[in-house]
Amino acid sequence: MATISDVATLAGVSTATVSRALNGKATVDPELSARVVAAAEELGYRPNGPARNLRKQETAVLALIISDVENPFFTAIARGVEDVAHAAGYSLVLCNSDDEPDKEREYVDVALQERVAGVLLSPTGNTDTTELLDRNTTPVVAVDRPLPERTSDTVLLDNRLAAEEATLHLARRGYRRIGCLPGPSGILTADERLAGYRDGLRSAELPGSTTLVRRSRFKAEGARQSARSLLDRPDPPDALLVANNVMAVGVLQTLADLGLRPGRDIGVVAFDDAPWTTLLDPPLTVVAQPAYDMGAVAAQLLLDRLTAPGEPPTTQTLSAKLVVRGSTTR
Amino acid sequence: MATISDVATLAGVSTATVSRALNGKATVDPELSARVVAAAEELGYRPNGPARNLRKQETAVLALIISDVENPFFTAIARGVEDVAHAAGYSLVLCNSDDEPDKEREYVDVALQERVAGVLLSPTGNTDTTELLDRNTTPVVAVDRPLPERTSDTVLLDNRLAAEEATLHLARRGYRRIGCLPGPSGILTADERLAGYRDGLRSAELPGSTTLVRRSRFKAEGARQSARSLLDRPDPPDALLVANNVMAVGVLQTLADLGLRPGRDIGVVAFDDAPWTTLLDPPLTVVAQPAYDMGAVAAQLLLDRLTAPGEPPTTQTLSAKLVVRGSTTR
DNA sequence: CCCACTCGAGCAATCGTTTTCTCGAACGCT
DNA sequence: AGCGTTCGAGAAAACGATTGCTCGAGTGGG
Repeated sequence: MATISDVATLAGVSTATVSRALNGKATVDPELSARVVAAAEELGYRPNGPARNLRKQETAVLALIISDVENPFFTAIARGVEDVAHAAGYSLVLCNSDDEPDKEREYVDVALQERVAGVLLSPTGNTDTTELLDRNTTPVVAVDRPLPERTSDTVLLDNRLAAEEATLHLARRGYRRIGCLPGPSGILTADERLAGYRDGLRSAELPGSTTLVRRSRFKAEGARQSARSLLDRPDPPDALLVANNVMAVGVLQTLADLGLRPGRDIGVVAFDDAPWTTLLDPPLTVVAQPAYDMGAVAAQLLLDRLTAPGEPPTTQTLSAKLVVRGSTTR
Repeated sequence: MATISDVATLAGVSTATVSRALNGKATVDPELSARVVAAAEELGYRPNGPARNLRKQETAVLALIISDVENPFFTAIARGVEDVAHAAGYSLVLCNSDDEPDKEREYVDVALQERVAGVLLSPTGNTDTTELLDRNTTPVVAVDRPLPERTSDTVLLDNRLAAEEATLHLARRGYRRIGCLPGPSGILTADERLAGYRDGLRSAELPGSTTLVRRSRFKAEGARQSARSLLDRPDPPDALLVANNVMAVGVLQTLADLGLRPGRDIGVVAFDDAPWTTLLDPPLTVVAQPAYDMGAVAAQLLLDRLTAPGEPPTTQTLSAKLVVRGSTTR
C-alpha cells in the first residue's frame, strides 16, 4: 500500500508538503497542492491510521460497550450514539460484553490500548473494569447503569419511578397480586426496578411480599423459568411486571403455553417499547425507555468532555413513559 | 500514560527487554522478567496500540459493516462473527451503514485506514466501495449479499430457493393471489427473492403478474405503504410474501388496521425467524435464515484467508428453513 | 589455556505520519 | 541598494512500540 513518501516522490515534493496539502493545513502553493492531490489519487493513497494516531496522540474513534447486541434497547442506544458521533466526525466501535465481566474488561482494555478518544459503557459492575478505567485518563460515560464509584458522566433512566408507575397502573386496573421479574440482582437497573415495584405496591396499599418476585438474567429463558415458577404456585400472581423486552418474550411464551391471555387473565407490563409489542393481541402495555435519546445524550456528554476536560462529571436522568395498551385491560 | 521506556527505566532494563518479557518472546532471565512484570503492573502500563500496530504492520481487529443494527437478522450475524473472532483473539468493530452507500464507503475507508486485519461486509452495491476495496489488499468477506464483482469470499443464502419454497407453500395451502414485498430493487437478496417468488408461482401454475409486487426499502414504513397499496386494489392479494422481519412488522400492523386476520383472511410468510414471531396469534410462518451461522462461517472464512492468503475465493451458500406456523393456515 | 560457541540483553533502526524548526527566496520599505 | 519581514517548503525530530544486529560474558571442548 502506498505511503506518504511514495506520494511525495511522485509529486516531486517532500512528505511534509504532502501532509500539509492533504490536510489542508498551512498555505501550500495551489500548483503543488494539485500535484499532490493528483499523485495521491493515482496511487490510491490512504494515510496510515496507526501512524497518524501515534503521531497525533489521538483518534477519532469512540467505543461503545453494551451488554447485548440482540436487545433492541441497546441497539437503539447504539443508533443514538452513532448518529451524534458520526455527525461530529467520530467513528463508533461497538463491542458486545454479553454482560460477562471478563469480556467487558477485555474490551475496555482493547479500547484503552487502541487509544480511542472515549468510551461509552453500560457497566456490568465489574470492579476490575472500574479500576482499569480509574487508572487511565480516557474519558468515560456510563449509559443505562452507573459505574460503581460515580466518577464519570452518566446517563440514566429513572427506573425506580418508572417501575412504581407501572405497578400503580396495574393496581389501578384492579390487579391485586402483582408479580415482578426485575432481572438479576446486583445490576442497578434491576434493583431499582424492584425498589420501584415495592414503592408501587406500598402506594397502592397492596401487601408487599417477596414471594411474587423472581430474579433471573435478562434473558428469555430465565424469564420463562421465573414466570413458570410464579404461575405454578397455589396462589399465582394476577399481573406481572417484566424488566425488559427480551424477558417479555419468554414470559409471553409461557403465558401462551399455560393458556393465559394477557389483560383478561393476567396483567402484563414490560419495559421497552419494541416494534412488535403493538402486533400482539392484545397489544402489550410497556414502559417506553427513550433509548435513542439516552445514546445521543451520552455521546454528546462524551464529546463535550473531549473538548472541555476538567469539568465536573454530570449525571443526566431521563424519564420513561408508560404506554398503556391492551395487556393491562381485563 | 506510561510508556514502555517508563517501564524499562523502573525495571532497570532496556525497552527491548521489556517488550520481549511482556510478549513472552525470546528467553528472558526469569528475574528480569519478574522485575519487568512488576514494573508494568505498578505503572498500569498498557502498550500503545497504534505504535504497536504501526511497527507490526498488522492489527487484531476485524470490521463488520452491516446495513441495520436494529435488524435482528444482522445482529445475529454480528454475534456469529463476534464469537468466532473473539475465540481467535480478534476484536470486532461493528459499523452501521444504514444501507446508505456513502456511509458504507466512509466506513470501509476508515477500516482500511486503520489497517484492520480484515473486513466483513454486507454490501449495498456501491461501486465506489468495491473500487476502493479492489485497490487494496485487505481481505474482504461479503455476507448475505455478494460484491458486484465476485472477487472475494462470500457467504450467501439461497434466497431464490427459499422464496420459491415459501411461495409454493402458500400455493399448496390454497392461496391463489399471492403478493410479494421483496425489498428494494438493485439489492441482490431482494431481486433473488423476487425471482424465487416467480419460480414458485410458475411451479404452482399460478399466473405471474407484476401487479402483486411492490418494492420498497427494507423498512417497516415502506412495507406499510406497499401492503396498503396492494390491499386497496379492487382485486387484492390473498397472501403475502414479505422479505424481512422489519418489513413484516409494517405489514402486520397494516393488516391489523384493515381488520384482516393472518391465516384466515390472508396468508403471510416473512423472512427471518425473530423471537416474537411465535407470540402472535396466529404465530407467523417464517423463512428462518441461519443468521448466526452465516456470521460464524464468514468470520471463519476471513480468518482462514488471513492465515493462508492466495487461495482462490470461495462462496458458501447456506439454506434457509421454512417454519410453518399459523399465519398460513386458514 | 585458549578458542569457539551459545545465550541473553542492549543498541539502534524501523514503521508512516505530523509538526517544529530552519532556511532560502521574494518582496516591500526606507 | 540594503535590510527586514514574510511566506512557503524541506529537513529532521518526534510519537512508542518491535526486532535484527551486535557485543559481552560465560561455558565447554580441544
